[in-house]
Amino acid sequence: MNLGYACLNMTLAKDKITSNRGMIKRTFIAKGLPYCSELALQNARDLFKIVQWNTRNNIKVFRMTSNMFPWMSEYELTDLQDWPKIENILKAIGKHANENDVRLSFHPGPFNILCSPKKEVVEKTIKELDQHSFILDTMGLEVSRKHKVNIHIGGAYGDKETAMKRWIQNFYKLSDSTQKRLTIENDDKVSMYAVEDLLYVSKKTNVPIVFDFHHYDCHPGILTKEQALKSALETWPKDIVPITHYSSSRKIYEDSTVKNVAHADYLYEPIPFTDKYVFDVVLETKMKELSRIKYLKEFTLHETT
DNA sequence: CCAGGTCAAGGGAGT
DNA sequence: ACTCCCTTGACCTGG
Repeated sequence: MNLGYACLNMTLAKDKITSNRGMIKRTFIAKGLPYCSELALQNARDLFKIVQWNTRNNIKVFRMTSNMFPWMSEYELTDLQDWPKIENILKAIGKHANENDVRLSFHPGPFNILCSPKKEVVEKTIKELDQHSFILDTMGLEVSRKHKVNIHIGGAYGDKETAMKRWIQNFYKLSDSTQKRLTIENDDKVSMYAVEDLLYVSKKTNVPIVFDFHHYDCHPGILTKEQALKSALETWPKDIVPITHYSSSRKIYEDSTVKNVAHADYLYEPIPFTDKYVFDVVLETKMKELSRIKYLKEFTLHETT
């Protein structure tokens, strides 16, 4: 099992090394593409530093932030004036990832709703998802779930089956690369999608399921944890190690006043089933790579390379 | 420099 | 009807 983390490196962020530079709408309107380009260039340079830091620390799985290109649903990346420079950096990051067997992925935000009954929402979602896979393609990363773009179904509207049918229809409108990279994740709300729901979509489209342990605890559905994990893992292609998400409940371990779904700063239980099944893990803890270090100290873990 | 308010989008839950 | 939460904390303003 390879243990990774998401988006932000707390250690490097102290030295202002981050790929999360963004802007609010007002600034986007005022400053437009030139400023997007400037931020994206800095973000790309810093992403390279983060990925290199990860390699030095033997971290092979990393979720990149969608903030890397601010407002990217509003323009083409190739229209940025610094695109040639940015493209070179992305290619260098991809080369580094390939040479070091690093898995880079994305998790676009909750506004990406492929099953929305609203045409504009679906169109915007398609554009944004395709932008994500375009970045991965530019990096030269294998077009497969080795480097995934992960989303939730996005809405239930009180009728999951109809919503899932819409999702499946719209799935085929995505770019070829996005179709080959997309994965779906189980939800943390009882009205939303548990693993057994996602299996329906997965069977129709071959889209694999990312099993989120914390979301399962919030919304288990009808399957036991092992059944849910196992059936999610089985949706992945045989030649790709499945990815899962893991975090501890903030409510149980750190602050009883918050909601169930809140993520804790650190991890408080060993990740289960790692001896029985093969999968990688993206940690979704607030303290990012620091929680990984703490976890490895507290829970003995045999990492595969 | 820092604290506090604010911030893109959709949908669901809580009040 | 309104507010908060979630991908992700970061941006922006005023002191």
